[in-house]
Amino acid sequence: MAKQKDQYDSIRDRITFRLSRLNSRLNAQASRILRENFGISLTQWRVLVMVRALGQPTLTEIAGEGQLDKGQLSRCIRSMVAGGLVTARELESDHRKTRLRLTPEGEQLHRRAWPVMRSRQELLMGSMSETERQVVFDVLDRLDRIAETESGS
Amino acid sequence: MAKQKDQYDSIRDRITFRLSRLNSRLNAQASRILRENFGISLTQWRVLVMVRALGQPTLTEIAGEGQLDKGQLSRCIRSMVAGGLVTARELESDHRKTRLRLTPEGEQLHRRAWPVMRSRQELLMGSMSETERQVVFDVLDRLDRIAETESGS
DNA sequence: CAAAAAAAGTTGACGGCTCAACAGATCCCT
DNA sequence: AGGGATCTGTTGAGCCGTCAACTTTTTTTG
Repeated sequence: MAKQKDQYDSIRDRITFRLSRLNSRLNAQASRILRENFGISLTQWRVLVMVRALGQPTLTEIAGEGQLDKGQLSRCIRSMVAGGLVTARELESDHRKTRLRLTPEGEQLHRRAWPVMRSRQELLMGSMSETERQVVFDVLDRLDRIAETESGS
Repeated sequence: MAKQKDQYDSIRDRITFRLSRLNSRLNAQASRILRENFGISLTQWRVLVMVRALGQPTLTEIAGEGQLDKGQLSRCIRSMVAGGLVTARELESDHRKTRLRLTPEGEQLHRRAWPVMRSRQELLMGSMSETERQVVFDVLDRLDRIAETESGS
């Protein structure tokens, strides 16, 4: 008879577990940096960057670019308008849509926070060689495709 | 002067964004499989596996092995006791501690779900070669170490 | 031995994420 | 033109993960 232990390769060695742990640590780190230095959440930062880069986008455009939930986004944007980081202006041509723009305060916050977040990205990316980077992104793509599969098992 | 667009490498190319998206997809997939086929949550499944593998562990032992929050774990275990999957018995030698054991129902659920979850793991791991696997785990380790850094920027 | 420190587990609070239902505006098609 | 389908953004509910405060019990230490 097989011993029970044979069936258990430690949960710590599982790729899903590793990804989950790494992800939560990276999130916690980024959130801490943004909260302590700039007083915003990670989601707010992501939205700030996208609003600036996309040039007066609508909520749906941001949701598409960042793959964020529309509900979450709606609430996040409301808090950013309240905080004076962005303005929302309803379109003349389509009264369903609202274009978002950074306020001068939003621009300034971006200018201050960008170098910090940028250097963190570079610190992370700098930990791998070019070939490693390709392998990792390649594998992440493949896992993504499996994760999208309906059956999954 | 530099153009603004130069500062934006799409958020979709960021390693943190990729990890976050992949992680949520994998979680969603595993959760769906477990919920639809076996009626338990992902956390419950992880705890089930660990209780079985560790052999009558305490809550803190599980928290250490799985890096789970004690609060979350406490509630999860309560639901599993209520669902008849595990039993909790207070230790004679130390009245703070509680040893957990699978019930026969818990054992049976494990027997049914294990092959399904196992084959999903193998599907995921099978998408990479041995050398790719080593590179990926290596890089994840390095990123983990950076994420643990206090400064992080 | 007694006070302080530490450990185990519980609970409450909070924010993030996801799903689903919804109202209003616009588009499409006959 | 008008009725149905589609699209935009909002809201509410529920789950999960994180953090901090707290109780009880045990250990440490002066």
